[in-house]
Amino acid sequence: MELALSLGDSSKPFSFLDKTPKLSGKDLGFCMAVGGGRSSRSPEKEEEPTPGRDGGERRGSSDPPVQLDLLPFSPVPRRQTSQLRFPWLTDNNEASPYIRVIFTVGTEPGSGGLDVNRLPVLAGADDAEDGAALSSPNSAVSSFPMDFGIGNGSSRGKRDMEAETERASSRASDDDENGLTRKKLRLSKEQSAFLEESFKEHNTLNPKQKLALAKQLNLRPRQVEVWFQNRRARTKLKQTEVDCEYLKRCCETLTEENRRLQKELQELRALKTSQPFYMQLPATTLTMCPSCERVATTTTTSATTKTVNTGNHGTANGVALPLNRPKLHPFSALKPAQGSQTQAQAHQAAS
DNA sequence: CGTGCGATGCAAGTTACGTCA
DNA sequence: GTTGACGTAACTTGCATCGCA
Repeated sequence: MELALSLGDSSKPFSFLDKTPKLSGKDLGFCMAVGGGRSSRSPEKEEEPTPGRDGGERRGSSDPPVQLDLLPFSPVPRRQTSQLRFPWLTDNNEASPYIRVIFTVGTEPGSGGLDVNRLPVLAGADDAEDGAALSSPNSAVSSFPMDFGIGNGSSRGKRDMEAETERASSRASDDDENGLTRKKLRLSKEQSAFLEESFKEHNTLNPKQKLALAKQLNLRPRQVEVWFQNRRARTKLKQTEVDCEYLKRCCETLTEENRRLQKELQELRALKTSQPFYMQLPATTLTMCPSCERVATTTTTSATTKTVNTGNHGTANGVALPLNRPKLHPFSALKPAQGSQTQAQAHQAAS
């Protein structure tokens, strides 16, 4: 398998890139072709070696590793993160990119100043690597002062260790920084719309797509990843609400139907007690499709069933609930029973 | 071949921030 | 200016899976 993915030219990883020229206008010059080998866990995942969080190729493949110049994860050593810890606490009067970020927190992107959701443009940093390293995953851009240059912990152990270190340093910094633990920054409308379009195409991302999106949106890959995770959660939540509502309606319908049937049963028992003769005649029932609420008239004998369906489509979930069965009139059921078509068959035929 | 381990991704749940009425 | 509700970005935890030694 070979996957070609590029940004900044006609062959784009996401078709919707064409729809958003202003976002895709950056000449990213990113192009790659990867050979796949291993079977993927998820059918949506690409069959390709993927860069690990530590920047190396993940899960060795028989194919030569793909060299990507796009946002390779280069975790910043801890000693470096500590150096970057409070960059605004510098003696240098010249504002650093971090200080500019701090000044523009909460401002509307594009309203002047630096977009807080975008990687700081560092002098001499001509690829996203530096920006990602300095800001990933918990950078001053989005999560200062708690997060600096962790560089996406490559394992749970590392993640835990780093998180604990961060918590510790964060607690320490809290004492010093009046509880500035983490800043949540809203994505711009353009970024959200872009991610939304991407989500419509595929609700999961392989690492390449994640990197491409991050590059495209000037976000950190971690932010893209989190956005997709949260988006999937929201989708599932909404679907759950819809399902719940549907089941609730079903429950109400069945409860009402049960009530009717109980009432009818009582009436039939009373009728049987008073006029046992009529009960030997074939019964006529009306069956209502729960979805279309059209009525099918059914004449029943001991062995056959004839149905005259006034509906025009199939039953919901293949089930026709008997509804509003009329009170039995002694002479209304005198029609001769014909045919052996079941209600379901009749309903289906009518559809 | 089976096993342990590390790496990775994701779901579920939680926390905390930004916005708005 | 304050407050509570709400949406959501970011985080934590647990689990499943994969590749490798």
